[in-house]
Amino acid sequence: MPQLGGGGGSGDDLGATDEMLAFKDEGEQEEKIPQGGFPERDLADLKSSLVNESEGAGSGSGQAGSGPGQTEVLRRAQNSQRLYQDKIPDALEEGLKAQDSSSVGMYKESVYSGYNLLVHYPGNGVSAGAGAGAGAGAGTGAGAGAGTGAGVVTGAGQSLHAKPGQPSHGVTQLTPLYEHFSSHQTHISADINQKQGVHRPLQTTDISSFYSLSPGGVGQISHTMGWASPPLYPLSPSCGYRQHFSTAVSPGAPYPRFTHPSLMLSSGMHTTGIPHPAIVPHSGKQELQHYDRGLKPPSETKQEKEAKKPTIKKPLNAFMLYMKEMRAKVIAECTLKESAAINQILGRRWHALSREEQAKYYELARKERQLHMQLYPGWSARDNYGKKKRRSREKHQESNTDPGSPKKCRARFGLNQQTDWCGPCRRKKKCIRYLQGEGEGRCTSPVSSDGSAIDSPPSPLDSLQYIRPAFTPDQLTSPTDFTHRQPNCPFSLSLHLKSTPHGAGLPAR
DNA sequence: ACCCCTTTGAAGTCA
DNA sequence: TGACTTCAAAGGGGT
Repeated sequence: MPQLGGGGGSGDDLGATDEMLAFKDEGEQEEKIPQGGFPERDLADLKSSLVNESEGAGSGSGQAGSGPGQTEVLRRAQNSQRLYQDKIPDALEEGLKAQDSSSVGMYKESVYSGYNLLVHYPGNGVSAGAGAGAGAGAGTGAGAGAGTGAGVVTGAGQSLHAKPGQPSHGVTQLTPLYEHFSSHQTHISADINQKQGVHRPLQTTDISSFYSLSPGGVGQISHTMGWASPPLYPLSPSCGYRQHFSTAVSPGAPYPRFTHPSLMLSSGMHTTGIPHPAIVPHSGKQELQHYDRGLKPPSETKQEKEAKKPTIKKPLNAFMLYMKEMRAKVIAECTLKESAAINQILGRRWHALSREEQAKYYELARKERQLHMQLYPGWSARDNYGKKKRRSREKHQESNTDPGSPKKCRARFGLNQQTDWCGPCRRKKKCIRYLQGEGEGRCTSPVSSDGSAIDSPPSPLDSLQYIRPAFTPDQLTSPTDFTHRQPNCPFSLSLHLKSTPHGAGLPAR
């Protein structure tokens, strides 16, 4: 996979090391091969081909709902860029209109509703316009404020939020970074697309040149930028981009539409003063109160200040983008509510996607990472280490001392830590029997419960039992059990079963 | 209020 | 360099 920056060591495997093995049974392979037309092969090679194919020949995945291929997408993207540039003189006026309309219709249900942007849809080739800043598109280093507030409506102006009838894998929802800034860096998108996935440092027109990253430049960034206007500011208590910005500041709130950027810095803003979806303050509520009362925060220690620095979130990876888009669909079609269960379904769906479909998300993720890199040159994922509370050390200690840990289990039975799993439960994570307190409370044998060899495919019932732990194997005597319990859910786990026709329970593709 | 669960992928640390 | 860890999102559920 031609990930930017060389990618991490684990990026060459479509399955995570912790992946539940039940999801790699034969049924899945049988399902995949005829669809994608590719056998299991070197995964790194496979991933490498993902982007290449997506960027090269127009794939037009041929799947229902996948829409035009990448070539069409590129063409539309270039068209919209041209159109966008042509529109710059009219940008201000049109931007205001677009902004208004977009805030009403296009974004009100989107998780990224606060971002009025020019968006390219890799899946359906639609470019939707809105009131986005235009400076970056102008390709001038000082353009950050110049053309702001300019909205350029291109393409079909398709609604951004997913609709029931929308193509399944059309990447129809906005992505936090790419979509947020795409209008400011159309040239970047074009650059990416034209380079066949080869990352090349952006030249004189990189985004950092549009947004002065020096603190002194904050005040120079025009507050007329449409996407930086107060309704877009994440001033709600959580102050994250998960919030609908339109609800963050009430009409009667004591904030002018264009608040001084310095007031925004600690609430979801980049150091440039630009609000950004990846920036989440630690205590938005508190900061909001400060703003509310017009008070200066009490003197703080350096540590406190450090702790209150807004958190710049990691850019979303391909799967996370996919989850964001598909979660609502799964929730709507199933009666499931638990995110963990939904994520399991989404994980399976992800593996069931064709390479072309996955490529869309890999490409989006790549752009997000690149944009993130441009916006926060000094940022490192390490910055957020430890911010998800303790856990890590405790888990680490546990894994070293807990005999029920899969690591220990595998070591005890001389199993391969990467390819073997933990005995009866076949998990690479903690032994589920241990969790359930069975027997000694840990795996006692590397042999599966039905006596089959340790490296045999996991039994479907194990999967079902795991997915729906409330059901005992006795209750789940049929692979259709799950489906019966979830009559509207097309994501039947019966896919785990060899005896089940491929794709049974899945929506038509 | 906080953490866990669960998924995959990217990027970090460590030996 | 490989193995391992952490964190991205989500929200119900448990403590």
